[in-house]
Amino acid sequence: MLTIYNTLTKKKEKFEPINPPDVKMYTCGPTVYDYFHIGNARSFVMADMVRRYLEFKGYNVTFVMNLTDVDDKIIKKSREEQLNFNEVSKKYIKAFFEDIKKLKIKKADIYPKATENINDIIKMIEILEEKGFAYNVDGNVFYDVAKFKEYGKLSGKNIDELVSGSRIEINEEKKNPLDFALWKKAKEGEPYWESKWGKGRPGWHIECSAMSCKHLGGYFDIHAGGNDLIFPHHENEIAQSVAANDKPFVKYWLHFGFLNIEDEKMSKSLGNFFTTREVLKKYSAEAIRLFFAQAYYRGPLNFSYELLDAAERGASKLKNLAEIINREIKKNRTDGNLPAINISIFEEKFTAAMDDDFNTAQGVAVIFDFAKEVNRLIAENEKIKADFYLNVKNFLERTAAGVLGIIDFEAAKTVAGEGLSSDLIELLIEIRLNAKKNKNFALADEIRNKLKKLGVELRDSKEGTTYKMVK
RNA sequence: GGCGGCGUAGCCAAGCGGUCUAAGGCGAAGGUCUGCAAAACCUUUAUUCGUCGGUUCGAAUCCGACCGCCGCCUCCA
Repeated sequence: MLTIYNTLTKKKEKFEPINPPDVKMYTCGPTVYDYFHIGNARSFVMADMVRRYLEFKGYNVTFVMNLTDVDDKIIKKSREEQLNFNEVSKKYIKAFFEDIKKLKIKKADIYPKATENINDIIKMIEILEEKGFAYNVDGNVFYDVAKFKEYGKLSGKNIDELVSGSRIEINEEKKNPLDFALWKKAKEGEPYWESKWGKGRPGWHIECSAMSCKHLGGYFDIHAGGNDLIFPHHENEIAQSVAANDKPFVKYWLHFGFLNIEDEKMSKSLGNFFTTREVLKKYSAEAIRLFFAQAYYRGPLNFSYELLDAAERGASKLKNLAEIINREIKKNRTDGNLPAINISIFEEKFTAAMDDDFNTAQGVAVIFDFAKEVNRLIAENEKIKADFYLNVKNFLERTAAGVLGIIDFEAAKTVAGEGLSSDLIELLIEIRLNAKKNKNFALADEIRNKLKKLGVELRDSKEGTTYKMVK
């Protein structure tokens, strides 16, 4: 039984989809004004694991992630780069897709963009206005927070206290400092769309309400995002959606903890960030995902290259195993032993861990226990039938690869890269083997060392010599 | 000021009332295998969970106080 910690109720709750086996899930995506940093990546990766696990459980998941492609930061950037705002967003949308692909994040079913849903957004604001939840001040439309009784419920905030202790800028036009913009009047040189309130663009919060409603209906199962979105973004989404649709908005709210640097939140504004791009140049997707998966998604996690080094070493352990499995399956051996391994127990443990509010750290532990057991059996048995490896691979494919994405059997295929041919490598291995037989270890070592420099690592075993490509 | 979170081995990090003399990863030490490497395996590495009290037959887990750290309350994953 899957349980999920729900930010709304501050409790772990039994997961019961509104319309099983369908699960509708929405995650706040990037504002495409720059490359996203590795802290953003944590949210995207963890949302990906949640989604994959729901699919593993047999749910039919519809996963939607929005792209905020018009907003103040994009406009600012476009001025700096002297580009049209949509050239900026286009550039970073492209980069976003490149990066999440490298992170091996499964693509969402739909990536709605704010600029492509302006009509729906306007329609929703009109409804809010008709119902008295919104007011227009000279082309700026605000949400009237005081009209929504449950405002503050998600974030546990009290409206009166918010106002008194707040750092909110006083805006003369707003009735209440907490009121937020639904529609922003266009200033000179800003992008705009026509509306009954004049030329303008949507506020940030309304796009998520309008687009989630459009693609998932007004009430859906899971809404996820970073901790910092709880207030005001998600609070505002609730206010908008519930007021407009007259029904509850989201059943389970999921929030991801921050990635910190030296105990401080990684953020663009603090400048203490690493782009996912640069991290991906040094580390594999599996290592990055393992690093994230080893911690509870909700809590804070410190980032450093030292920690990623450790994760990379851990991931290579799984990668080595994947290589052996691939190789042995290729051999298709029908003689030898079929060592007993109780895969269903590991699967039960894995499922129990993940069922407990996506305890990926525990899930990872199960995978490493499993890998150790498999390695032990490989070491203990002279020859093992291919069936053993097929069973082992099947389990890892569904869990470590399919849910967590911390192992990749495709990438683990030892294929020679640029300027290297596998036939030539095999030839050198053969020559080296002869040298070894003749006790010419100097030559044998020379071949091994020189190949290493070319990125080919040789490994001797009782089964013969194998090679793997290393960075 | 209001609200929320965190403090577990050298490092990261699960566990959240008994199975905990506390997972897993990294690191370290020793060993097996090996011509040497690499990989892999085996053994060791927290009688203790920020501090001090309390509740309980029983606490890392619940309660209180205190210390330290962080986040949200303005854009932010």
